[in-house]
This record gives sequence, C-alpha cells and structure tokens, in this order.
Amino acid sequence: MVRAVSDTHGEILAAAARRFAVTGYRGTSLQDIAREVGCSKATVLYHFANKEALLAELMAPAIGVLRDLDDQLTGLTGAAAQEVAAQGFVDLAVRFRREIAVLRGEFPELLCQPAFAHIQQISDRLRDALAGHSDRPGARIAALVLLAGISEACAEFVDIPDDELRPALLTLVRRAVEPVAVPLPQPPTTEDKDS
Amino acid sequence: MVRAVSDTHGEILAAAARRFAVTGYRGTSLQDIAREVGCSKATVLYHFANKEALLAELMAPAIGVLRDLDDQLTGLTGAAAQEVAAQGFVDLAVRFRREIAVLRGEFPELLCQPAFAHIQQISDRLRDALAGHSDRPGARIAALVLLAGISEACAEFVDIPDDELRPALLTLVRRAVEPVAVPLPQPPTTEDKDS
DNA sequence: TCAGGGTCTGACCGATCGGTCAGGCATGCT
DNA sequence: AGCATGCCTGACCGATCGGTCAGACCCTGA
Repeated sequence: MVRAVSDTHGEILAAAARRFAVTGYRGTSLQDIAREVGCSKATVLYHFANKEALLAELMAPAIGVLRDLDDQLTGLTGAAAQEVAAQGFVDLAVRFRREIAVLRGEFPELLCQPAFAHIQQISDRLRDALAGHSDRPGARIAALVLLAGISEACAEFVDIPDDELRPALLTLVRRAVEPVAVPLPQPPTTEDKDS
Repeated sequence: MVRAVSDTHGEILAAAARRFAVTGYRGTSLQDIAREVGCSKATVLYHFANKEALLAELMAPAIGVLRDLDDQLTGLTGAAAQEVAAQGFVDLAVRFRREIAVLRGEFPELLCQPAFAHIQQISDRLRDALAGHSDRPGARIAALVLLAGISEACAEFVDIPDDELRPALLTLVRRAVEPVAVPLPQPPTTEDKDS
C-alpha cells in the first residue's frame, strides 16, 4: 500500500528544485536539501539512490517535453522548422523555468551524466531548426543567442506570469531570427496548439 | 629586479583562465590549475593570496572595460543609449569571451564576492540602456535575453574569429531590440552619436 | 664565502562533500 | 503477542576541498 500520510519523497524533490534553482546543482549539498525539508541527509539518500538520481527525477518532465519537441521537428525545414522550434522552445522554457535554472552554467558537466545522454544532440537539432537549417554564420549565431538567452531570462524572470512572458519571448524570437528563403507564413487569428 | 626567467605567475593565470572556462570557477580546484601548470598547489597559493584573488586578477581587465562602458552610458537615453549599449556590450563580449565563460552560471554566488561589488548594478544599467530605458515588459525581456544570450554564445563560439562574430551579433541586436519612440537613426557612413 | 631573499614544495590541517550502515521506531498482518 | 516491513536517523567513512607552514633550493650581492 502507498501510505502518503507524509509525502517525504515529494517534499525532498520540491526542496531540491528550490535550492538547485538558487545555488545550482553542484552548489547545493544534500545537507542543504535535508535542512530545507527538515529531515536528515540519510533520509534524502533513503528516498533517492544518490544525488544524481535526485536531479534526474527532477528534470524528467522537462526532458520528456524536449524529446517531444525534437520529434515534432523531424522532417520540417526552413520557416516551418523555425516557427515550430520557436513556439516549442519558448513554451518549454516558460513552463520549466525552474528546471532550466538548475542547469545554469553546469550544462557541460551535467550533460556527461547518463541521465542526460542525448540532450546535447537534441539541443543541437533544436538550434539548427531555429536557424532554418541554414549554415550561414549569422543564422547560427542568432539561434544560439536566442536559445541561450531565453533559457537564462526565464530562469531570472520568476515574477512574470507565464501568459505575459510567453508572447513577449515569441515576438522577440520572430523579430530576431534571421529569415530564410521561404517566407514565414502569417500566423492566423486562431491560436490552436497541436500536441 | 623582476626576474621573469619563468613567468609562473602568468602561467598560473593562463591555466586558470583555461580551466575556469571549461569547468567553471567552483568546478575547478587549485589542484587542477597546479596540475595544468606543472607545479604544486602551494605554488599557486604562493603567487595568489587565495582562489578568489586569482579570479579577481583574471577578471580585472574585463571589469575595467565594463566600467568604461557604464560611464559612456550615463546621460544617454532612448535609441542613442540602445546603440551605445549594443555596440559596447557586443565588443566587450567578443573580446572577453573567455572571461565571460568563467562566470557561466555562477554569477549569483560570484557577485557576492567583494571583487565584483558593483557588477550587478552596472549590468542592470546596461540592460536598462539596451531596453531604451523603457519599462515595457517586452523591451526589458528582449534586453535581458540578448545580454544573456550573447554572453553564452560568445563563450561557446571560441572558433569564430572576432571580426566575423562581432558584426553578426551587432546585426542581431539591432534587429531584435524593441524600438523605442524616438526612431533609431539609420546608421550613416559617419559614426557619430546624436542624442 | 656566506648571508639573505625570492621561489617552490611536501606534509599537514579543519571543513565539507557524497555516500554507507546498523539500528530505532511505528504500524499492520498473522 | 510476535513478526515483518517501511521510514527515518546518528554515527561514521574515504575523498577532496581551500589554505597553512616549515623548510629546501636556488641565485645574487656584499
């Protein structure tokens, strides 16, 4: 039976998310998390095999959405790829700001962990799509600046509601992305979202 | 007499810059730096009072240029401030990519150190200038995304020569920045600044 | 020749890290 | 009552961190 009288597992997860977002993964010790929960460090390691497993469970939802976006991107080219990448990433970044903040600056080392095996390749494809699959330096640079900047900005703008942040970022991306040969189709009035 | 037969001081500084840029400040131990130089950890601490002093000396030139940019910005408003901020920061980011990479993700903690006392305020003013001193959320978000994105991009694009990276970034910023009421004057052949 | 200062090092320190382990405690089932 | 199980803990471990210190090794000037 699952006796959820006190969801210590979830409390640890929430505390870790809060601490990681402020002081980073490496900068947060298991002691810190335990102190915030109000339990012992051994309890944290009772619910999670190790620190890395804690991080992996924390990031799992965001990684799943990123994988879905990657799937949507396969086969798309040019302006269509740009638009899907823009909408998908902005939405992902806004929804998972805290998770993204966790990775702040520790991407290179963290990506070496098996839990994040293919994230680098996925983000490379995402960047490529946002550049309209163009190999012009201007397009590639713009795509990287936007992806990195949005990640950082979302981590910082914790006080801005999603509904305000998302359209502002999307407008910025559409304005900043280097246009490709195929013109970007005018977005219709309806704002239907496909899964 | 300064006997520079073997400039260990400089070698340590260079090695620290290399390691910090890859594994970050906190992720690099004094042992790592000493190993790269080929000396003992005690030697590193003979030339530098502590790890923080090593970082401070490493970042001093970049901080100096940032301060100069901050001075240039005082008094400017609107499109003029945007243009000076754009040019100044792009140039700074391109020149000091490695130094900027050091700070990757460790900004919040590092800024607490006395060596970086006023960096936060300066970067806030820089962001404000790039937003054309507008308080509209779109302008503020765009400014933050661009500053953060450029920092991150410069740290990653180590293989692109300065002369190629700088104009690409500047073009992107001019395209992406939210225009303010006073229209940005078309950049003429001469490059003087008007209010 | 020798004193002295600049340079460098191995050994060591306390603190903290992630992680292990045996056992205490409460509860539910038989 | 007795036992098993889930949850939790203090004590402890080896490794590594930043930093200290006494002393060895030059080189130079007197």
